Amino acid sequence: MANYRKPVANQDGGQIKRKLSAAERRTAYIEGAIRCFSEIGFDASTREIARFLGVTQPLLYKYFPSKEELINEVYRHVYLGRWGKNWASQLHNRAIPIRERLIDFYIDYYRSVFDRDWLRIYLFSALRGAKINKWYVEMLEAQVIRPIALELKRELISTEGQNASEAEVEAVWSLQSSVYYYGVRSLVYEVEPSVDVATMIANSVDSLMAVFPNLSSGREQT
Amino acid sequence: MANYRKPVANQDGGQIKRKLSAAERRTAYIEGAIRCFSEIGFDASTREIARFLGVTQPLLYKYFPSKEELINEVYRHVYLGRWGKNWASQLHNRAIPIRERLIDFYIDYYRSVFDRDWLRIYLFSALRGAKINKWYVEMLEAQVIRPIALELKRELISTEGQNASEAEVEAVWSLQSSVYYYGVRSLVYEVEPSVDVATMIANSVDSLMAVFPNLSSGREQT
DNA sequence: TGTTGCATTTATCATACGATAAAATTATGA
DNA sequence: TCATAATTTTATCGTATGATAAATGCAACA
Repeated sequence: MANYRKPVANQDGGQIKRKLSAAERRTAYIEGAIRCFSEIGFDASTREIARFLGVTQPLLYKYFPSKEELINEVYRHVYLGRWGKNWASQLHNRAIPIRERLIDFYIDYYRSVFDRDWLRIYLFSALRGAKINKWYVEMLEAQVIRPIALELKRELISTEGQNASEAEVEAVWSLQSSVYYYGVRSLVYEVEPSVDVATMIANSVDSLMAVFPNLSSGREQT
Repeated sequence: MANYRKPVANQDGGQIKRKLSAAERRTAYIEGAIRCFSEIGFDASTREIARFLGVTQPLLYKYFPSKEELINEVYRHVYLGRWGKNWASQLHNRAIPIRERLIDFYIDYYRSVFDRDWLRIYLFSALRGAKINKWYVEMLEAQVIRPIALELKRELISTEGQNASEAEVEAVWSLQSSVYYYGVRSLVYEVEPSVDVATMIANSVDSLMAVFPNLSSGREQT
């Protein structure tokens, strides 16, 4: 960044360079805010955020009209910025056996999404009652949980074109829970689990696949 | 409470009555604080708590030396107040099959511990970095998770007197995760799962029992 | 070089917070 | 009934917060 070569064309290049730089600075402010909010919560003062960024507090108000808007930008970065674009196709790729597919996906998911900052922001926003949190859980069910349930049903029970029962969906939620809570214990509570994440995921997938065929028979919903 | 009969003995009875009443008031303050902290977080102001209790703010300082001490009392009430004293013996009662024992225990555990206030206080205190939270997770592992792993090992693999492997312990954590995250989704995120809690617990227990025998062979730890 | 427009800081405001002291109220016991 | 102690309220302090306006710094351009 130190020896970034200035564009030769002054008029357009200069203006674009300046504008981009301003946008990048704004992004840097958001990312600094993420780290502050992650540590302290959304009650982190604007002065603390500014001090962390090495600027003065009123400057933030030139980039964000209010603290609440800064928080909304943080939401967008955290929730939208880490979603894998090829997860959907990855989950449906029947060239790979379902067990391997699930293990690969959850290892990828865990590495992409879960870290201390993300989980803490996720928890803080949930406790603040942010609508985006409920939205995220619903998206997770629609984009990940239910597709997995369908793929399992097709591979293990070979009933094409049928919907997954609610008990089957809930069983996939159990897998999701295992991965999620493993992350929370390790990254938020800081009680290091004694089994590595890949082993935990493989065992949880096996556990799900072992119980899954028993869930299709019987009642749809109570 | 309106027609509570005063004790006849004035000297002792009167004093005891007054002391008890003061202690009860203090307890009522703690419980009101729990409801405030649960909604707002530990940044709920002492003025808000006092308003919720129908008293003035400085009065709280006659019962608690500081806000931090009030928070500590809240911790004690929340974390220690709901622990079932007979859970340990319940989990070891071999007169009942292990599957039924686990289902009964987790239904009992869910009903006793999980509600909106408890879970939110739990999450808020975890994010504040309260040591009591780490302590709770460690106690859970020692009092619940590891005993369950041992009972499962003895019943499913019939190897008496042997310790549970870390993979086995982690598998029980997966069961715990399913129950926990079910509660969080339902009570904190307010995304109602479509399967009732008893069914979810039964399926999760079956899932654990199905995978458990595969975990004993092989490596102890990686 | 001087001027124009943007970026940043200094100074400030109204409000809310945790906490304390003093006054006022209420209950207790002779 | 009255004095004494316990309980609750009013008044207040110093500090921290979100937000705004005015002043300063600074790079680009002629």
